[in-house]
Amino acid sequence: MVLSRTSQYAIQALIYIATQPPGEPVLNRDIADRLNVPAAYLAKILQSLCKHGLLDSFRGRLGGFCLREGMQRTSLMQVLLLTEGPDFTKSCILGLKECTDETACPMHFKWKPVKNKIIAMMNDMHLEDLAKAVQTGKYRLADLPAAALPAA
Amino acid sequence: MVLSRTSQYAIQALIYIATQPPGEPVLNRDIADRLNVPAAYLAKILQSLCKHGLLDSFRGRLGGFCLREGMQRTSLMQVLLLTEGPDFTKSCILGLKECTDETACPMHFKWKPVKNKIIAMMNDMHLEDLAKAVQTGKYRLADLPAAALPAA
DNA sequence: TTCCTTAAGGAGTTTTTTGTCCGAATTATA
DNA sequence: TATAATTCGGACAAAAAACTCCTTAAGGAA
Repeated sequence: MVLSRTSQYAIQALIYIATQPPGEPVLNRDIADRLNVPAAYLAKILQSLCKHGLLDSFRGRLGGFCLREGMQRTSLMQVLLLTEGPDFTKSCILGLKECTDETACPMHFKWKPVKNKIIAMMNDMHLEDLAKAVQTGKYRLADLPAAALPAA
Repeated sequence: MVLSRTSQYAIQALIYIATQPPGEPVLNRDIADRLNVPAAYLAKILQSLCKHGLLDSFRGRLGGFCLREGMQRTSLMQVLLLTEGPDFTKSCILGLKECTDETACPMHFKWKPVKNKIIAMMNDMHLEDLAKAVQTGKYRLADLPAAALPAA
C-alpha cells in the first residue's frame, strides 16, 4: 500500500542487523535466510545502503555487514529517502506534478494531514528502537516459515 | 507514495465524469485530453470500471461513458478496492503476509492508526463531493498544460 | 443502406521493478 | 602460499506495470 519491496527489504534488513551484536559482521546469506528474501537481490540493496553510509561491509572470512558507527539512531525516513527517492514526502496522491495549498488537487486538503502523519511516523521510528522491540520477542521481522504454520 | 497510476487515472476520470451533466456521455478522448493521460490506456481502465458497474458505456455516435445511475455517491474506497485489489486495506507495511495485533511486525502498532486514517479518508470521500469541489474552480484534476505555465 | 463515430477486446511493446548469475577482488586462516 | 569464504560489480532474465495498435462490433445519422 505504501512501500516498494526494495524499501521493505531494506528496512527489515537494517532492523535485523541492528538486533545483532555490534561489530560482528552479519552475513548477507544469514539475513536473507532469516527474512526469507532473495539473497542476490538483498545483496544489491545492502551494497547500496553501504554506499549511502548506513552500513559498513567487510569482505572475505569473517566478512559481512555492520551498522556503521552512530547509525543506530537512523530514522526510517532517512532510509526511505534513499530507497524511495527524495520526492517521497512531496508527492500528490493523484500524481499531479504541482499540487500545493494554492494549486491543490481535490484530495489535497484531506490527504495532507494524513501524509504528515506518515512523515512524522517515519521520522519517529529509529532502527535502534525497532531492533529492541524485535528483541523482546513480541514482534516479527518476517513471516513464519511454512513449516511452523498449522497444516492447511 | 500510495496509489498506482491506474488508480490515479481511475479516480481522476471518475471525478471528471461526475462533473459533467448526467446522462450526456463523455468521450474517452475528451477525458484523456483533459487529464493529459494516454487515451488507449485510459480506455482499458474505463472498460474495467464499466464491468464493475461504476460506469455505463455507449457505442457509436453520441457514445461515451456516464456514471451509472446512483453511483454519484461512490466512495474512493470502493474505487480503490477495484483498482488496487481487495487486500488494499489489509496489507502490512513491511510486506508480511501475516501481521495482526497478535502477530505484529515492529511497525504494526504505529502504522495501524495511520492506515485507519487512510481508510477512513477514502471511505469519506465521494465522487459527487469531489466533483463539486472541482466545479468551484478551486481544485485541479490535472496539471496545467505546459503552455499555461510561466516560461522556464 | 451506407458512412462515420464510438467503445470492446485482444495482442503486442516498452519501461520499471524485481530477481539471478557469474567472475573478480578481498581477506582470514591453515 | 594456498584455500575457502565473503562482498563487489556488471550483465542478464523474469515479472509486473504502463502503454500502444489494430481489428471488430455497435449505434446514430445522412
